[in-house]
Amino acid sequence: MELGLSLDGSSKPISFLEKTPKLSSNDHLGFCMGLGRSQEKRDSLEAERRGNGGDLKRVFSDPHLQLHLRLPWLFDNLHETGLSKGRGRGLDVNRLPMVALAGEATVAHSSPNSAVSSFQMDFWFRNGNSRGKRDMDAETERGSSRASDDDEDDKGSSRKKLRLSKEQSAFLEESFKEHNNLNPKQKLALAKQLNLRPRQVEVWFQNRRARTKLKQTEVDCEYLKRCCETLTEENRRLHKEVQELRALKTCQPFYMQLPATTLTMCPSCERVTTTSATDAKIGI
DNA sequence: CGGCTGCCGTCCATTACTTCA
DNA sequence: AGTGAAGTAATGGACGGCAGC
Repeated sequence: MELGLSLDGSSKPISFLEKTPKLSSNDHLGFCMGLGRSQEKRDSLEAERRGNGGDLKRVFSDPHLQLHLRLPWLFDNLHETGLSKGRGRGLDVNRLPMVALAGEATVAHSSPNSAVSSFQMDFWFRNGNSRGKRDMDAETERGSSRASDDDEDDKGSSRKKLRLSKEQSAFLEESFKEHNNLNPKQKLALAKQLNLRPRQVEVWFQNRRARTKLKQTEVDCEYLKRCCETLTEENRRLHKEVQELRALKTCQPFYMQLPATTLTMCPSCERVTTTSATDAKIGI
């Protein structure tokens, strides 16, 4: 499966989308996306999208805003089902578009695999990793339960912990490398791309920040520990030196061994300088 | 202008669940 | 098969910033 999204290349790209994520070494799988609009342009685009009832075809036909997807059936359905219609129609942004699509997609496609499951199976299976099947099984269940989850948001039931697929995690990781905080638009975009709820993306970033912080704390702790050890060693060395000097002083009076030294302070710069007797003799 | 209130986003501690050894 | 540890998704509460009144 190849999913390529190219959205203009102008002024202020959203870098986390701009950067092609390395989801997998497998060629079958790949997102190629770039959002290059300025914030204002994106805002107006979003407004336009909402305003015209979310006509995806119109938006995507913008010469500067192109989405190349090898999922014609998917976007046909998106368009036909009016999924992209905005809040005016009461679309819950926390609801997965794909899930909303699922019911109708099964009508459109007689295959038992709805648009959702087909999309997701491709998404997991092509990576060929050992977790593929397990991921799919879990995800199939997730997909089927998600609709109800999203409808009622786990109302009454115990929370379900959903494991993100490798690809989803990798993509989120790539995004996190770009910025560890998301604005609402980025969150929505990511959620859409990864077929997750915005809340899940949000939570993932929260937890990721927490993990980063924890790791950084561990690193800092380790560094401070090393500093402490170094200073302790230095302290020990200096103590030893002082002891040796004291011992030397008691055996042989200091003034017999060393030239007389005076400390003087410069009144202007307040620097302390040492002047030994020998220096004085030679006129330094 | 300052105070109050509601909304929203983030952080943090914690829980609940999954995976693995 | 059972179990504990580790990892992590999800939750709930606290808090701060901001806009509207």
